[in-house]
Amino acid sequence: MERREQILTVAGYLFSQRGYHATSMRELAKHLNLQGGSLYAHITSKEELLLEVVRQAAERFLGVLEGLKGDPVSKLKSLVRGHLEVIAQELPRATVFFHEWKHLSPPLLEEAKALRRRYEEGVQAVIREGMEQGVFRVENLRLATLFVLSALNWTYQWYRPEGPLTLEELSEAYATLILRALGVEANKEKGGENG
Amino acid sequence: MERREQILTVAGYLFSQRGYHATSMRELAKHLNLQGGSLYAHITSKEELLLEVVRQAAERFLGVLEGLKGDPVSKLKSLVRGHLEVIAQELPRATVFFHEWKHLSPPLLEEAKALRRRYEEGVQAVIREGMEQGVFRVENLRLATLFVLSALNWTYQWYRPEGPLTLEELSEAYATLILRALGVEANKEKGGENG
DNA sequence: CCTACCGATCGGTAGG
DNA sequence: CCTACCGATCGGTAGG
Repeated sequence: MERREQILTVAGYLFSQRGYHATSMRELAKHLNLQGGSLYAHITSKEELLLEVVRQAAERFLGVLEGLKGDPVSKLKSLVRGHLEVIAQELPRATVFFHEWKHLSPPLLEEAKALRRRYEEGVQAVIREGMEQGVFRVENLRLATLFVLSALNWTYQWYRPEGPLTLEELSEAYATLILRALGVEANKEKGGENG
Repeated sequence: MERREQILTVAGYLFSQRGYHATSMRELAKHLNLQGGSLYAHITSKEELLLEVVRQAAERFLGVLEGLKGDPVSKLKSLVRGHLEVIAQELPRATVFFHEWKHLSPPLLEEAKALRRRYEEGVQAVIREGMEQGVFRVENLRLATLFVLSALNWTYQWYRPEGPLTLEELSEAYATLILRALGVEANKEKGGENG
């Protein structure tokens, strides 16, 4: 069981780096000091590995949704922070979650899609609540959601926790940008001087 | 020369749909009613095909930067519109430009990276100009640029020109959201009633 | 542009 | 977890 976890971690890493199809099972085995065929004592197929990595990432992202509390502004701030935290802590899995899931074939593909949809709906629920309470000033809920998801989802492409930007700085700045886009003035909360 | 163009179009389509490594040359050939080996009368390698598709997409995106005129707000609106227009008109190539370029190996990879960097710098230049003129109220130029690029770059994942949203509607709404994020009030220009 | 082929590598299995 | 192997398929080439 522990060995399987190792395999999943390395698989997530390789899939995120080279892509699912460009990663061979022998390559994966080599990273684990195994022979190619030996992997199949622990797993049943390459595709199962991919789905499992997607599941692990989804669990983290969906966990973010569960931790949201308070008013819509607080929820959105926590959402931004949580999303970026998952990316910082689980970059390979997050990358697979956003990119490589497409290479699953129909039966498994549906599960991956459903997991992604659940996350997107969670984000949409936060924005809807803000709209209904008149806190967010947006005309089109679906479009606003896609905008926020776009801003968040692309971050795994460029954010590196070891880079110049700390997680705190990035979360703060990103939340401000997103809240402004949603029509919330920055200094309604704790203040902040800009302009 | 015309045949080569056909090959590039179909290759872009297949690479965007299944991914570079999951697309075989025989599959590509079949879509063109050719035998696998016959492709090599027109091209030299699979990787060259990928780079060429990336180049074609880059040409379109860089073309958007050249058409920008007027004040920073106008430039940003044109940029958003242009970016989304390329996606609407060239979805397969745009997808390859954003996704599949990573599978190029070092010598060609550098060219792809340079093309992407040029586009990102063009976007950054617009935001810098707006900052310097005091039109955009943002604290961190690089971060604001990454935010805008994130919002734009992810759109190819979900926007479909045949969907419920016209290009005009999407461009308008997206420009408003982005400008607000950058601290520009929506009704400084032609007006617009929300809230 | 086709036929026929190359060596290499693929995911996965049998049997231990 | 290893050795040895399976059939299938890969990108690419020779020769016409």
